Amino acid sequence: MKTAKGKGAAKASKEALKPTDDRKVGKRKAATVADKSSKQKAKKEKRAKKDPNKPKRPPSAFFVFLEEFRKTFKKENPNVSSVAAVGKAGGEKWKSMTSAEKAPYEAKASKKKDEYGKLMNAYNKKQSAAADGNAESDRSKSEVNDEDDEATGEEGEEEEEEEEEEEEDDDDD
DNA sequence: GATTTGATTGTTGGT
DNA sequence: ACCAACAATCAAATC
Repeated sequence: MKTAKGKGAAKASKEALKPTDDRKVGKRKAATVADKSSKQKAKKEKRAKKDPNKPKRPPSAFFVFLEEFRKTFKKENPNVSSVAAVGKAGGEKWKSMTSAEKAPYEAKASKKKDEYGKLMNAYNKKQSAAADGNAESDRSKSEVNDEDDEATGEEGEEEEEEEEEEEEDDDDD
């Protein structure tokens, strides 16, 4: 099952979403993707630069399951070390599993998502604080610290020096 | 880079 | 200006 690679055609039918009447918001196709349909979306904005402390996306339920599945698969197939093989086998089994079996994985993924939200919260604060009150270092620090509640009890002290430069790195083709 | 699926983010169009 | 919906990118593991 290829699911159309997910790149060119995404998940395909996403129907079931019924707006009020017939919103048909549109066939806006893609964001002027026409150019680099293969990679990236458009030459518009490149979503963020290199963020030093940007929290990575939490693993989805499937990934959580995969993590465990990898061990199992490798155990039964020590000869196969290809990630592709595990991916296929994992995906196949994943679909074979029922919601009940996926439940624990989803639950874990949900928790990861929760932590991710907290991390993003702190991350956003830093971004705002760094961009806004950068002039006064001590002052901005205090503000950030103040706003930083015991969300996750993070003890990481990240110093944000002046870091405001918009670099537009365009991938070379 | 190959592969898996899910999720989050980003962009755009419409109201 | 905000919401809704779609489209694309990204998350890891190993050779």
